[in-house]
Amino acid sequence: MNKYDTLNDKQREACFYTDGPLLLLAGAGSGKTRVLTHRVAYIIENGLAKPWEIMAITFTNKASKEMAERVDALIGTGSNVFISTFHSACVRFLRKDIDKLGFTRSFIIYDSIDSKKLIKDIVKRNNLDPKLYKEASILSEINNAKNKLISPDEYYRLSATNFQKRKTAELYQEYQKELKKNNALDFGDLLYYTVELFEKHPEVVDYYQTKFKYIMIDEYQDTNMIQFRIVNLLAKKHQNLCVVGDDDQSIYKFRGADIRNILEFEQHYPKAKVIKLEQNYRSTKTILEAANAVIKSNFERKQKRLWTDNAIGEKISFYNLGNEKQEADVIRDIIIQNERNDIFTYNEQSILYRTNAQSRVIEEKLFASGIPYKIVGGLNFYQRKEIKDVLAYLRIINEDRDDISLERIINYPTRGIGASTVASLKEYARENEINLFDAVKNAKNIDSIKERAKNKVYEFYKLIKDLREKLENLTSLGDFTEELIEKIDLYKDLLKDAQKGLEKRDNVNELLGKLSEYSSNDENKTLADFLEDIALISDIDTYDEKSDYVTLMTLHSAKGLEFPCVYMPGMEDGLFPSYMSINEGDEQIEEERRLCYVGITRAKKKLYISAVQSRFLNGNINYNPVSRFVEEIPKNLIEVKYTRQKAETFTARKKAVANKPKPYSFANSSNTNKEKKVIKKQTYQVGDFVKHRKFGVGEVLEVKDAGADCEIKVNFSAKGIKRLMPNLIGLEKLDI
DNA sequence: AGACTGTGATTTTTT
DNA sequence: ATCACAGTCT
Repeated sequence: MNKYDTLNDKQREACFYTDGPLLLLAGAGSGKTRVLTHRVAYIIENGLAKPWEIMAITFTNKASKEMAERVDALIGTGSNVFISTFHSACVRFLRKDIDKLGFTRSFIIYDSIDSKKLIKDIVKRNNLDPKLYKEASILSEINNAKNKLISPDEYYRLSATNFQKRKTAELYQEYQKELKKNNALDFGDLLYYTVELFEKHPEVVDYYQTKFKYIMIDEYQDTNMIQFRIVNLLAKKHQNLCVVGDDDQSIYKFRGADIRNILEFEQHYPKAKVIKLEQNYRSTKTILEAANAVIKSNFERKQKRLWTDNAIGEKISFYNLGNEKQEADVIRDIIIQNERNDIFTYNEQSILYRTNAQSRVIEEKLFASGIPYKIVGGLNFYQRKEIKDVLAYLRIINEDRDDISLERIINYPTRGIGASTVASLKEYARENEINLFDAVKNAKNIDSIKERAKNKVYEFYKLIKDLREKLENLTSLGDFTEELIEKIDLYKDLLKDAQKGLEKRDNVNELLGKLSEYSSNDENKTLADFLEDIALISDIDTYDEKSDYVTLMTLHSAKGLEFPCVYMPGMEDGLFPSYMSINEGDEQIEEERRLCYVGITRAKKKLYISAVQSRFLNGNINYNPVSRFVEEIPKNLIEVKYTRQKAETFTARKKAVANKPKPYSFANSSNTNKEKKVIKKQTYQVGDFVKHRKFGVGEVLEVKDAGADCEIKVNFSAKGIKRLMPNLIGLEKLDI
């Protein structure tokens, strides 16, 4: 028995087909990662290629890491297979040869926040109306252009007819010029310049074409045009290109993903072998059937039908509730029930929603009940202001051409370098075509800056210089940054914010921890390495399935993951599918439907879906019908657990909401209810002491009697003031 | 410089 | 509802 025997026939066929292009249509949960890793192992073991002659592209850094681990596990040692995301791969190509394009190999990477700042600056500088030229839309326009390999000059040529387009073209030109001056690349540039490098320098692309005998691309349905181009260039010589994907899971069109890449693969590679993996190993029959039923309504797709040998499993539970708070209550209660009754641990349960905004209410409820949870997404850790500020210092210390970072910190925390001084510095830099840091260095020569300010600028310059020297003598990045933070007295500034100050400080501390860990893991890693590593990190990369918490994330982030138990709240037309897509026609709706398909197929054993009658969103109340996607699931697969009173008229509904929908209650459902009742007898008074399993001991400050769910406010000595629902969390009352 | 206030924009998903 | 930003006041 060898490792390949554990694969099914189709999987094995894909694994052993190593001669020429291969399109692997792998449905959700069909074991595509298994196939990919085994295929790599097979190629190596049979001497078809050395590990470093194989390139595998995954969608996230996390997937890369996982794949590398699994390959290593299969063939023994550290295998040196080139596994990375598109963006990281491009960074590696460019670090080696970007000097051929006029950049320095130590280029830095701008994230979208940096990019937007730069664009905003350029718009302002050109006296354009910021309302007409919003940085976000300009950036997305530029990114779209880059994804289509349209250069600034070409964009300019194409823009002749339209004044605003022409201005945008000029902004694009200036933006690229500015990036170059900063020795910086944005996300789009990483791909764009890679193509440019490959096309202008045949010897470079030839090197990689020869080197990579086998290329595998995961999540191929979400590649865009420029990625397609890179893949083609790399695979040209050996043609051993294996792409894996599922057209039904293409959900990144808004980012330029082109579903035609997978639908038309056979046209691009006429000799391509096509293998379909249709056996699902992940979900119950019920869940899979529901997913199939939903996706069936899409027209533009490859014909296939997933099946499974797994058990029928439980029905999908559907809750139709009054409002989003009740929805969050229900989800919280089920999570607790599942955990207490040893059905699912916390980390086996995940809440997947359409929009990040939905996480808020649910988070509040989970928090109040002391359920451990983690939210993936929203804003990335490294994009938080306080983190970006510290990073800006590190970036300037690392590379002083980084104007955007310099502007971030030149007067933060405030040090008497006011707006007019900064303006003078910037103007001087522009006139002399130098970087802002050089202007800082030469501040004494700038007449428009007052003497007092000049001194301040000099002090700042010296601060950076001192820190840079210090860095050379210090081994640990963590220690260094700690000293940096002390020197600029950052915490003092953070703690000025009464509400979020502590949280911000904690975040900065977390960053310090990451830095220490980073340099202690590998002493040779430099600050530059760290900055590069974090530049391409996404939130999902830090998701850790080992710790025991409930995970909350968007459906997009959930791609590639699986959970025994999945909750999909907010199944309402207008939210999911979003009203944006409803108005924009079938193509958009089909994309939303695929997203729904992705969500359903994340679940292994149990799926809970819910919709609400009225949802408070973006400042007003929305009344939406139950999502069409729910209607597409055959009724026999769904168990309606709770439903509102029969359908009301619109005005009646409005009235009902005005009178506040009564809180939900499951009169006869669960055994937690019994438990609840027992606990409910416990009453609390101001001044009582209580013990919480996570927060420790605290004093009750306030008791709010909200009917069945009494809510108390507790001051925990260790964790500060929290609001809790004592009936749900098994709070222990202490006799003191 | 920093705190405070009002206004207007945002509101789908993100490597 | 929430946030960012500009303008105003101390």
